[in-house]
Amino acid sequence: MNYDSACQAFAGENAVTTETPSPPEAGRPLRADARRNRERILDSARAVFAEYGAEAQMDDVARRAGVGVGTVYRHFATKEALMVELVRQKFRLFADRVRVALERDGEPFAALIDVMRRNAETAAEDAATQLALAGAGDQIWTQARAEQQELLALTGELLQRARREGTIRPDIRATDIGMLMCGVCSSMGFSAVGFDWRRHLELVIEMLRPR
Amino acid sequence: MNYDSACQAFAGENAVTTETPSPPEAGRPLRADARRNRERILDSARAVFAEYGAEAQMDDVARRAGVGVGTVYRHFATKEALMVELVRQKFRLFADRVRVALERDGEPFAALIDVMRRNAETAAEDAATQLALAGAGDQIWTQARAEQQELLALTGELLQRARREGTIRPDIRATDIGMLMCGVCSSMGFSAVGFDWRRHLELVIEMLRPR
Amino acid sequence: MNYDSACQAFAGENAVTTETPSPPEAGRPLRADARRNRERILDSARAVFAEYGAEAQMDDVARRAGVGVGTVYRHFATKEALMVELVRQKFRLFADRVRVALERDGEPFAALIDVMRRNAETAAEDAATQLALAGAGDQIWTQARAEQQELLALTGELLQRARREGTIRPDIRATDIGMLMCGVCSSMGFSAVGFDWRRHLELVIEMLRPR
Amino acid sequence: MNYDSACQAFAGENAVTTETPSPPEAGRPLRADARRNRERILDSARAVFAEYGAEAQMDDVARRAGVGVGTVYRHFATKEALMVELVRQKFRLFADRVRVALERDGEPFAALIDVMRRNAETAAEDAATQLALAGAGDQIWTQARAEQQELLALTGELLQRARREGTIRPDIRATDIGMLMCGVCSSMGFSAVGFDWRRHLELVIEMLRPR
DNA sequence: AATGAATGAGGTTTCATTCAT
DNA sequence: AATGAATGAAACCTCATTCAT
Repeated sequence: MNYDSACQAFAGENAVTTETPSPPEAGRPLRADARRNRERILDSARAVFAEYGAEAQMDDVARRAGVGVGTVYRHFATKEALMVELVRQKFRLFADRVRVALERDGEPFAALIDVMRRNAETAAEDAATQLALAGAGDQIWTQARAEQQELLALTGELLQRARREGTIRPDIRATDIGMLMCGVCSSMGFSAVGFDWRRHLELVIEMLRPR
Repeated sequence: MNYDSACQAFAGENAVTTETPSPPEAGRPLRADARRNRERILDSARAVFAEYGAEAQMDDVARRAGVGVGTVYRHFATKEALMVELVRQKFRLFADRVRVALERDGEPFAALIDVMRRNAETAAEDAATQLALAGAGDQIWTQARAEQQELLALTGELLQRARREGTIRPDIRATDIGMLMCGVCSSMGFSAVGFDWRRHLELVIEMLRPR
Repeated sequence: MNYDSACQAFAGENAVTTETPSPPEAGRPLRADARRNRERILDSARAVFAEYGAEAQMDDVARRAGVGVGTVYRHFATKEALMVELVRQKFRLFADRVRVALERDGEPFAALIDVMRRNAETAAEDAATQLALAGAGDQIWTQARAEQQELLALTGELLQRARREGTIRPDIRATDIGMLMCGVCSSMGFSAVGFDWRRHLELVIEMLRPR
Repeated sequence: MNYDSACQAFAGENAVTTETPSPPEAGRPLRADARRNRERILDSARAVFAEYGAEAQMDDVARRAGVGVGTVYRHFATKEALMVELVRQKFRLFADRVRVALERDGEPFAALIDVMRRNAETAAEDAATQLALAGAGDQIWTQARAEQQELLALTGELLQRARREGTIRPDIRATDIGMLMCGVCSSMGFSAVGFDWRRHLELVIEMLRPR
C-alpha cells in the first residue's frame, strides 16, 4: 500500500473493523484447499490491480488465480472487500516490522529509519497496486482503520523512545511519520517523470533529525 | 491539480501536447456563448469530480453545467480530455505564479517559498478533485506534459537564482520541488486522519534551507 | 392483470404512488419517438413475460421491442418498475370501464356484470403475463396501490346504486368483488386441468343476485 | 399447497408421476437418520419458501435444516423436485381427508363442506409457501398430477353421493370444487388488502347449495 | 450549436449444481 | 452419507459515447 493510504491510516478514531464476510470470519479455520485459494486470490488481485489499475475486473482476478469468479466471491463478498484486505495486509506487515524493532530494543531512531526504508521498499514493490487502490475511494482506507491504528500506536512507542534519547526532532509525532511516508509513496511510480522516491525518503529522514 | 500530478509533470521527456479535440483546436476563437459554456462545463466538472470522485458521470457534469451531454462532448471529445484540461489549467496557474515571481525579481528563495505556499493553498482548495484525477490513471497526467515542462523550467530558473545567492540547499533541483510538493498534496484530504498538510509543507521548506 | 392482483388492489390503505422514474415523471411530455419507444417496450414486456414468465430478461424485452437495453432502463429504472407499470395499466383500464358504466347511468347490477365479464375477458387475454407478475412478489402489487384504490372506489359507487335498487345481494362490498374476481382469474391458465374460468365467473355472478 | 395448484391438479389427463430421483426411488427404505434428514429438509423448505418466496436459495434450505447443501441434493435432485414434493405432500393430505370422510359415511354434503373448510385452514397455514410455489411455474404443479388425480377422484365420489341425496347443486363436478377452492386460496395472503378468505369460502359454499 | 434519447459492451454479483474431501 | 467449497453461466444494471431532432 502506498502511504497515501498510510496517511488516512494514522488518524482513525473509532476503529471499525469490517470483516471479510465469509472465511476469515470468527470461527473455524478454513479447509486447507480453501486457505490456499484465498492466498492465490490475494496474490492474483495484487497482480491484476498493479497491471490494470482499480478497474481490473473480478473475472481477471479469478482467471489469474485459476479459480472461478464464484470462488473469489466466496472469499470476498465484494470487489471492495478484496481491495480492503489487500490494504490491511500491507498495514499489518508494516506494523509487524515496527513491533520487531521495538522488541529488539536497539537504538530507536536508527531502528525507525531502518523500518521506514524497508517499508518504503515494500510499498515500492507494488506501488502500482497501491496507486490503484488509492484511486479507488477512501472507503477502502477507512475500512482498514483498526490496522492503521495499530501501526500508529506502535510507531508512537518507537518515537517516544527516540525522543527520550534525544536522537529525533522532539516535536515529531506518529502522524507526522505517516504523513511524510504518505508523501514518499506518492512519488513512487513517477520515476518516468524524474522522481526518485529514495531521494525523497532521504530528504524526509533528514527532516526528522534534531536541529 | 495536486502535486501527485505535478510529480509526473516534472519529468516529461518527449512532451506530447494533445489538444482538446474540437473547439480550442486550431484557431477559431469560439463564439461568446460557446466560450461561456466551456467555462461552465469546466467549473461543473471540478465540482462533480470533487463530490463524486473520478466516477462522476458525464451526465452529471452536463446537468450541473446546465447544458446537454452533447454540448459537453462538443467541447471535450472524451471524459479523459475533460480531466486533462482540468489538470492543464492548474499547471498553467502554477506556472504563471512562478513567472510573476521571476519578473518581480525579488529575493529568489523567499519568492519560491511564497509560490509554494500559494500553490499549495490553491491545490488544497479542490484537493478532492485532484485526488479523484490522481486515481484516474496516469494518461491524464502524461497528457499535460507540455504544461508540466513549462512549470519545471520556470521553477528551475528560480532555483538557479537562489542557488547563486546561496539561500537554498545547493543540491535541490526542480524535480525535487515537484516531488516534495507532490508529497505535500498527498496529505491533503486526510485531515480527518490527523494529517496537517500545512505542517508537512513547513517541514519541507525548512529542509530546503542551506545547512 | 389477473385478479390475484386485483385482490391486493382492493385493500390499499395509504396509497403510495411510486412513479416510473424518468419519463412519466411530472413534467415535460416526452418526445414523440420516446413515447413510441415507451409503448413498444410495454408491449414487448407483456409479450415476453407471457412467454417466459417473470424470469424473462430485460435483454429479451429490449430485443423484442427493437431497442437497446439502455433504452428500456431509461424508461423504467428497474425490471420491477416495468412490471409495476404493466399492472397499473391494467388497473387503469378496469377502472375506466367502471367509470364509463357509472356515466352511462343504466341499470347498475347489469352494468356491474357486464364490466366483470369484460374485465375478466381482458385479464384472460394475457393471463400468462399476469400469472407471471403474480409470482413476482407483492411489491409489484403494493406499488399499484393508487390505481387499486381508484378501482375500488368506483366499484363501490356502482355497488351502492345496485343496492339502492335492490338488484344485488345487499351484503356485497367492493372488496368482495375484487376478491371474487381475483379467484376467477386464478382459474385462468388452468384450462388444461379442466378449469373453466367463465363457468367460475358465472357461478360467482349468480351468487351476487339477491336471494 | 394453494388451490391455484389444486386447480391444475384437478384436470390431469395423462398423469405423469415423476419420482423424487434418489432416495424414495425404487424401494430401499432409507436409513433412519436419512429419513430424519429428509423430513428436516422438507420442513426447512416450507419455512424458507414462506419467508423468502420461491427465490429462497438451496443454501438457505440446507442451513435451516442444519445440513449441508450436498445432503439436500442427495434427497432432492433439483430445487424443483423439492418444491414438487412439497406440493405432493399437501395434495396427499387433502386426499386423505376426503378418504376419511368417505369411510365415515355421514351426510355427504356436510362432509364435503367440512373437508373444504379444514383444507382451506391448512392451506392458509402456509399460504406464503404456496403463493411462492404458485409463482414458480406450472411444471411444479403438473408434476404432482398423480396426487391431484387421486384427490379429484375421491372428491368426485363424495359429490356423487351428495348428488344422490339432493343436498348439492346437481351440476357441480369435482373440477368445480378444485377451481373454486383454487380461487379461495388466491385470496389468502391478501388480508392486508382487506380480503377475507373465510368469507370467500362461505360465499363459495353457498354457491354449491341447491337452488 | 445544442439537446437528450438511444446505444450496447461490459461490469459486478448471484445461485443452482457438482465434486473433492 | 455428509459436507461445503468451487463452479460459471446468467442476470441486472451502468455509463461513455453517438446521432437524430
